[in-house]
Amino acid sequence: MSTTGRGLHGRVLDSLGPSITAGEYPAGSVLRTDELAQRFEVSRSVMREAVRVLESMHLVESRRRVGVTVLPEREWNVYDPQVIRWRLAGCERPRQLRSLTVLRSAVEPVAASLAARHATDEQRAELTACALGMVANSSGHKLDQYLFHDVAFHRVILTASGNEMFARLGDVVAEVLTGRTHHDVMFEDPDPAAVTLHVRLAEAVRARDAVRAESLTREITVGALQELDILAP
Amino acid sequence: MSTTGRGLHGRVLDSLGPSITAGEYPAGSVLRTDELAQRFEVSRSVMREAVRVLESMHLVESRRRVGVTVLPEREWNVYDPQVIRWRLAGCERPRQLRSLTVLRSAVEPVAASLAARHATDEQRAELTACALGMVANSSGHKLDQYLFHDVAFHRVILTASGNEMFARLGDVVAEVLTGRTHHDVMFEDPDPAAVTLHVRLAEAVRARDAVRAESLTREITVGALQELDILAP
DNA sequence: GAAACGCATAAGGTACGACGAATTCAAGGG
DNA sequence: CCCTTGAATTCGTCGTACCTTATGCGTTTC
Repeated sequence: MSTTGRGLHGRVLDSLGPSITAGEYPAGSVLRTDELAQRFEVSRSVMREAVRVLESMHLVESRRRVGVTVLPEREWNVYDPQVIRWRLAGCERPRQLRSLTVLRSAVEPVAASLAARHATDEQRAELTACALGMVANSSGHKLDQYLFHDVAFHRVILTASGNEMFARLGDVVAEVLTGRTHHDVMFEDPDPAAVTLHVRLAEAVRARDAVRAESLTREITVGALQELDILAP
Repeated sequence: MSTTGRGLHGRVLDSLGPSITAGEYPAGSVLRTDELAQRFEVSRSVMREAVRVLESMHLVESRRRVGVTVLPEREWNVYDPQVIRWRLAGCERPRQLRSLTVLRSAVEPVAASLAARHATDEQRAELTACALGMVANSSGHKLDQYLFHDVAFHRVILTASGNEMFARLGDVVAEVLTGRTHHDVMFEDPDPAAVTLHVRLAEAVRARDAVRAESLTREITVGALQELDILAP
């Protein structure tokens, strides 16, 4: 599941990255490459490559005569899937989950609207197939199967929107949905109302009804927000 | 402006990154580290660091006995500001601008709604200040001044939403607005209707009217979509 | 005494060379 | 025809040496 094992520098990242995103090193903390190399028992070359990656994520900044400085949270590339995974794995998980769910609630309705207009016939068919899969696994402790189809459903919507930026959020949505099922409050069986909404959404996309697709998706995301107690007073 | 000059590996990236995002090397193309190092006249160490960064952006994949393989566009981290900048600088610019504008149209209304509820008093004040700045420079060939306030305006909205994911899109919006003004079709003076909308939006946020803020922002983003001939039939 | 200058030093930046490891591909044998 | 085996190739890792530069402090100067 994780990106681990892609070489020594990957191992270092899997250890150092989460430490930083977890706030273990406050913004402004200074690390030295040699010290880190020693700590992780790798050569300086490997450590430098790891630092370069962290730098490209704007988690740290490397400066001469100073060292590797941890950047403030506001600078981080919070859209980097790796960063998202690291934050979801740490104590920042609840906040990250909220941020991502709000993002979903903004993006998915528009994506659904676009999907209703631009989806291919195959995509429309796949969408209904996913909805059926959700229905079939909506009762009887088949959460994993349900989750699988749920993730696939939202992935199809985002991809079918025809917008590359939306499509790339498929992994994010997958993480959110997976996280919700496995770690957080998830009742024994999914909410029947949510299942129905997905079925109706698949129908709307099939019927090329953009406004209905958008509206239904909005209902779905509102449900997701409510689960996390993110309300609109 | 660019991230250039931060070492040799940065120079290499500034040259190689845009080449890849421009599609100069089709997906599946294989590059060899040594060859690249020779071409850019840098040591293998530097080249490896550059490749690591490209790898973290999912632009390429490095495998033993094979080389550095260019990944298909669908794998790229299109939310990486660096990647966005590279693509905006290349021939993919129009498509990138459309994708980003659609993203804006999805995110900003929700962000404005949240900003109306969660903004601090300082942020509300700054917002009206930006709107006034836009009005003051809305006529008489003062496009740069107008742009400055426009960017600041949208940045405040995104930041005031309280959502870190939204806040990080400030740079993206800045790029889009700047690009629109400098390179693309931009009439001598900004559309007066758009200016009015910004003023009313600032008022709505000031009045904590979330639904009106969302609605007004939707009008603004619809305008942005229309400018790029992205219609909703 | 304060400000400007300049040097020593500590950290990252770059280069090169050697070896190890893994994967692809082809040759050989069953 | 398939499986095994080995050789070639490319990245992966390491270590060392040297360069570059920014910081911090001591010195000089007004």
